Amino acid sequence: MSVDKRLAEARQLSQMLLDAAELSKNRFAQIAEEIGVPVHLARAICLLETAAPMTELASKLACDKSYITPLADQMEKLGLVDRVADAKDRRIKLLELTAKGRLVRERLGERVAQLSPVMVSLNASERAHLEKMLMQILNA
Amino acid sequence: MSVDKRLAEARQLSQMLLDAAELSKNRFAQIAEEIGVPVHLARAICLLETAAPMTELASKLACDKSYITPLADQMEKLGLVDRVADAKDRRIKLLELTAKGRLVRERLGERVAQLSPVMVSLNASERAHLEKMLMQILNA
DNA sequence: TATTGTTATACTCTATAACTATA
DNA sequence: TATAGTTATAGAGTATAACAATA
Repeated sequence: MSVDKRLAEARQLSQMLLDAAELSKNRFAQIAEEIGVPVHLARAICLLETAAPMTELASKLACDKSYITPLADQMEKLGLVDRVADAKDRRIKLLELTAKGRLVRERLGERVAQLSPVMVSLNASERAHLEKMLMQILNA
Repeated sequence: MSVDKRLAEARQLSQMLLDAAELSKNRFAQIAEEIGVPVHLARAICLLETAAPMTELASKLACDKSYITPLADQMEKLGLVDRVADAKDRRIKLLELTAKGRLVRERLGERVAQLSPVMVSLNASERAHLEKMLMQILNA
């Protein structure tokens, strides 16, 4: 295949990948708004299935720990999480969802399962295919 | 399928989509750096196959026109584009790649064709599959 | 000495609004 | 009156560096 054709295909496919990812993000933002939670808090809440140190959350969100402090402040203010002292290491504060936080997390989960573009647009076997190919891309 | 399972699958697949898109972006950034062009300029240069009004570039980059002015300034300073007066409408400035700009664009193209994750990881039929599924997602 | 979380600050990216020159 | 591009300014999102408490 010519360089030009390969380039055109690489461009198009990469752009579609970017667009699909953005669609997915936008859908999540819509869901968060529908539920009434700022989207950056919603992402964090999804990751707090079990209580976790703030540093661990920073690592999962791929951000600096200094970003977690105000984020935790906001979640606390909204009554979504508590800062809980760790039993063994007194430096550590665990972020633990409150009852309200768990409820929000559950609702987010339900709506994501219903509305996520990959779930809406693809059947089970197509999803399996997609997963396989994304895996190949990510492991290259 | 249970809500929990659907949620887990939606999460995983969406995350993989996001990760693959990010990998693609990072690869492009690497290529731009290798060639010695700031990545935001590289994106613009790729879109300037033919000379285009600044507003048109803004539309393609999905940004405000006020963002294009400093971007064009930088490209001009590096000798990659010229601001050319439009023959018919004197309000319009066309951004046109210089010889140097065209060379940079060509090099970017070659490297993208070689290194883009979708090209590296998938063969032609897999890419066709991926394209079909991304299309379904984007048209939902 | 290294690590957790906090604070103050600064930086990057991008948009908004007001402006000018044309149309 | 509307549009192309420019300018000044402001905001969102995030990081860096220094710090206190604890390990």
